[in-house]
Amino acid sequence: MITAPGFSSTFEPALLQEMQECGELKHFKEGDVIMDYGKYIRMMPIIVKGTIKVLRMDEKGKEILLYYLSSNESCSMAYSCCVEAKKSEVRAIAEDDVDLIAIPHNKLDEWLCKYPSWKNYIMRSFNERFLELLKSIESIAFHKLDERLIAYLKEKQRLTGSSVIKVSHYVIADDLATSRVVISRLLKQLENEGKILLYRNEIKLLKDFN
Amino acid sequence: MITAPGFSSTFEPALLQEMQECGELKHFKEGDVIMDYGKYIRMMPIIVKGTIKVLRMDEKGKEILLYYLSSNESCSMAYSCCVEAKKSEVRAIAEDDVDLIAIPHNKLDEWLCKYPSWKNYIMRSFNERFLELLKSIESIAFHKLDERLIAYLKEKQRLTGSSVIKVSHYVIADDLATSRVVISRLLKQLENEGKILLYRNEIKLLKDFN
DNA sequence: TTTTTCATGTAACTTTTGTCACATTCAATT
DNA sequence: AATTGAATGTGACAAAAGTTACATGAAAAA
Repeated sequence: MITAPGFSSTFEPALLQEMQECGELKHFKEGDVIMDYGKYIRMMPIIVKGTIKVLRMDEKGKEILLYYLSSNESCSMAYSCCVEAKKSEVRAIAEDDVDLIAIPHNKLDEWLCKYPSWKNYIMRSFNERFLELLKSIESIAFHKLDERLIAYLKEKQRLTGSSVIKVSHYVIADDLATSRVVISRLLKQLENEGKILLYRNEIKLLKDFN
Repeated sequence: MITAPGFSSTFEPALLQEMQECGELKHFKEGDVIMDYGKYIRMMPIIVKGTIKVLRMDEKGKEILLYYLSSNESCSMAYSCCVEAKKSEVRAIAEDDVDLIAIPHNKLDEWLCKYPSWKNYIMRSFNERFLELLKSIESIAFHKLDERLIAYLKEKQRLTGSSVIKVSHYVIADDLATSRVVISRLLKQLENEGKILLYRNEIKLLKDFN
């Protein structure tokens, strides 16, 4: 039974019915790779529970965080890849435990004409993902690392709903496409300013942080 | 009469017919603003001739180049904005003289179901634009300014089909979101390496450049 | 407990990028 | 021809980010 929050207000009843019939409910554990570079994508995922991290790698193997996907969202790049039968240009990793509905690619087209709510959902997704990428570009192009780091921590806070961020400096460095030493340095600076507290694999955001 | 190269192989005859009837042929001169921040978009442009430059601005007014659109291409962000009745998040400027067909927003949806070639075109556009944005992110995140500058000049060369680039250092600096002095410095370096020649408002790419 | 592995701290240094100030040069206008 | 304004050149310096090397500490494994 599909029971994502907001699903019934997003999709019309007949479509929900079809999604139950054709969609495959899948489960991923923290760290599982859901999509990977060069792999064909035959299903479009709609997230029911949990958070997915979407990454892009350069030639030398450095990876940068593009955006997160959470409840009720889906990856537009997966959609156009499915329809076009293209290989994935991104990697998607389960940030925590993830439940998703995988929609087979042959249904994507069909529903587009059949269900207005589906078409709206897809268009909204495209738009949201474009905006995420624009945000990402803005962040890298216009903001210095200290600001990007703060934005990164706030995003984590928003996604988890907690002021205690469980992540190593090394992972942050990867996500922001910089080096661990630089992140440690900036974090220490934030700690000295009384905005955060640092522990092993853990960063606590204080009142002053926001 | 619509006569873009490749149009008849992209769209089915019946759709071409409808495009002629409903689409409005528009002309823009170099420098004209085709889309702008915060403006509603009611038509989706398909470029027949010329090149459009798509930009994104930050809060402080700094602008960065996202990508170029040329013959037979269209702006996916315009599409999803049209369908969703959203304001534009980007600025689009005619790089040279541009002819385009403006498709009214009410047709976009209709054709999606009616013409498979339209649906394919739209999906391909979405995918291409995503890839452009990914390329842009990669460029900013993983490459130093000298490499980005070289890529920028090569792209100009590709688009114009000429090794003589007509652009000021100031414009390049804007497009790459840096300062004019920095660009002048890097260009002078390339000139000293025998890869380019510098003139006023003009950069000549030499054999060694490629 | 001891060892090993991973995470973090930090100093010292380099490279890259950004900024300011001012000179020079080219081309259009008066 | 003289004036003006935009484009470019360049030195000097500051700030930001990247790199190397090594120390310390904390947790997991032997």
